[in-house]
Amino acid sequence: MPELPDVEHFRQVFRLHAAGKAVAGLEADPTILRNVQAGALARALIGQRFEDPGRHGKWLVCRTGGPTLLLHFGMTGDLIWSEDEPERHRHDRLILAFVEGGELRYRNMRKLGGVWLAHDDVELAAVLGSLGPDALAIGRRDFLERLSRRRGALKAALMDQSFVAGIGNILADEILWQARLHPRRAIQSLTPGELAVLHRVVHRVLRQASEGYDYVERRRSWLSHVRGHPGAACPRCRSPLSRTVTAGRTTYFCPVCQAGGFDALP
DNA sequence: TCGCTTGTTGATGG
DNA sequence: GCCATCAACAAGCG
Repeated sequence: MPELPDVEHFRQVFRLHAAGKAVAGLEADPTILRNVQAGALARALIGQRFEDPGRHGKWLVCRTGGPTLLLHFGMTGDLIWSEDEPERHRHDRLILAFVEGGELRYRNMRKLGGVWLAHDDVELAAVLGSLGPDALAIGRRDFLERLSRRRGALKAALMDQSFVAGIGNILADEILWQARLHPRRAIQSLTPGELAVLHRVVHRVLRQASEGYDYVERRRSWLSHVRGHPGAACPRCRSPLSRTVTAGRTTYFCPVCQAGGFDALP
């Protein structure tokens, strides 16, 4: 699930149901807590009132007047409001109950990602400090300037959270497909025209994916909609998709639309 | 049993 | 120092 658009959805869930409310109780699976113990987390948050949540890349940043709760959703995380799903689930790892009623559930089957607590901006920076600018918020000039300082394969840079924060494996493939660029294309070989297209597509894909829930289902003309299905063809030209490994992750691309053969890395 | 999975980190090697 | 690859983390599915 969670790349930037999914965490943006979680932010809406949090803002709609938890913002402005005071924490009455807290239950935590200790194996999901990353820099705090369950007792300390409860002491820090009970009685606090959440502000409007923020998001940076794939992180949900939940400030109160005092400490800040940080959620990362790994590959299988979710955020559920109790009215939408009355029954608790076995993989609900953090439960926040509110004075006003209702509970918010952080669910995570595989325990990649987790829950952090920051007491102040110094601790916040210790958790989020290595992230690059948010991929939806970054401007064209900053994006191109940062990219120009990198070498190597384009897809690896897009997925590197210290370069820009928020793009994962699925959306990296989507962005490259929409921009018609080969995943292993050498960054330094990109023309000014291709760079302009790339930034525009990054922004457009993230914005459109964030416009509602489940873009994989919703955006039928996208690569993501067919990606990984057996025998899948390019939604544009109907060529069979290629499957490779780039930057350690399974990569789907169209060998015709994204030929970009010249200067592609081996 | 093996391989695979929308994420991140640390070790290792070129 | 930079970049690529791989293992590990963990749990479920086919």
